[in-house]
Amino acid sequence: MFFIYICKKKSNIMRYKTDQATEERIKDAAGTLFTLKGYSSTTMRDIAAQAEVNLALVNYYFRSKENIFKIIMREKIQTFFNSIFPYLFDEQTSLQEKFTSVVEKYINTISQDPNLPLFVFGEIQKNPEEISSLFPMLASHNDILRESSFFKQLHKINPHLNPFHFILNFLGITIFPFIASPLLVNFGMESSENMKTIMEERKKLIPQWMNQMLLIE
Amino acid sequence: MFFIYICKKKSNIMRYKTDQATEERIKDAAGTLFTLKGYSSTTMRDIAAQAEVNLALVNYYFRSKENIFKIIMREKIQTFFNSIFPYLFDEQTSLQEKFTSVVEKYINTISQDPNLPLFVFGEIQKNPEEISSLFPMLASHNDILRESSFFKQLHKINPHLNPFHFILNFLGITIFPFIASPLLVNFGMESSENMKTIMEERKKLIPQWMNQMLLIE
DNA sequence: AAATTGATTAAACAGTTGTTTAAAACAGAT
DNA sequence: ATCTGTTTTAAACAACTGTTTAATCAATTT
Repeated sequence: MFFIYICKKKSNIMRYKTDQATEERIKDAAGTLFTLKGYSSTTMRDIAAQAEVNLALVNYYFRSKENIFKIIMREKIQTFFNSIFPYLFDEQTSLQEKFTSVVEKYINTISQDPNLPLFVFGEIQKNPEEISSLFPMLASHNDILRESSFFKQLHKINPHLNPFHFILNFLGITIFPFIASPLLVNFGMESSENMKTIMEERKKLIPQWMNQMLLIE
Repeated sequence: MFFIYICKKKSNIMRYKTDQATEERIKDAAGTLFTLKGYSSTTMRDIAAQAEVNLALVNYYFRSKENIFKIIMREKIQTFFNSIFPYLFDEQTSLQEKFTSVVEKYINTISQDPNLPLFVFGEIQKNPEEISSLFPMLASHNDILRESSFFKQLHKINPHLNPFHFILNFLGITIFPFIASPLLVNFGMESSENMKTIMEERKKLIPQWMNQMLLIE
């Protein structure tokens, strides 16, 4: 009986044309606006307008603003970390290979959503405890990063220096350009077209720079 | 007559006890809240409460929310750029000296207001054209950075590579740690106390890393 | 054809927002 | 003491916020 009810419900979901988009359109709209303007600057009416649906539908599909934000936040953070985590923990690859593959992957991922870093770090700052709840495995006492292959390899190559330094360097020279790009355009760098070629060049350069930096001390 | 009026007014401003603080307290409160939570998440009532003044006084002294934000934004951006610009344009100093003094200055400045970078870059992203109006000398066609001593020195040492790369690297490894610090705490780095010692170490390390990076190609 | 069910709509809701108002409190000058 | 100009206050405002409601629409099932 219960199973039948489930089936019926499922088939009901399918049977209406329902554009099939509606829910997805709302999520896309919300994602775009949240990453662009942040949580508070984005209103439910903004989202509805951007998705070209009635205001009430946003609540109909996602219950509340906080809820739709959490869903999107979770996805964004997931893509942000998933695009590099597997590489960092791979015990089979050398430090070299990690640099090149992570840089390649990261620049590709963020290029498709350039506002992602600023959004992620901004929201983490505004709500530091939330990320712990979204990623319980990252809880501070677990210090998962410290046990990664990446971390150990860094430590082995340069035992005198805290590996966090190199992680900061690596993320800094990789991610920061995206964060600073609107500023650099004002500083004489032309168009986002140019930014793209710069980031392509950096794919090859960053691993080399990282190697050079590892030589210190 | 007019002059007398001015004097009278001026003396009137002085003669009341007026706490002398009130206006400053409001500005401080607004600055704290804006950098912490951003423009939209900060309400006029928040500011009044934080400054411990009546709500209407915020409008009395600063006319509007947008206005008080502009004033604070202008000051923040000014401290953000003023703390390094003079060094970059100094024709007397070597590249070495520039690295060390800018890193020292920058880390000191930002340490006193760790949320500054995220705030500045976040607001620039949300309102890219405003920074041009706040800093007309930075208009893209002027490309002031390109004519800096820093830029020329970078170009001289490594003519094959766009100096923007090194500027991105330099700012990245210097500023990014502040942006990422709330995240790193979640990743096993302990307390802001630890973050401080890390940044102290970086004062000496960053110039060395920069030198190493300049060797590529 | 009638009933069912999910999708969509316009309208309203209570609470919050930035801002204004008009009166009061205050400190010094007359 | 009265007057003058500044600062502070409580209350109100209109607009906007997230959310809910009840009605309507449209497609499928009975």
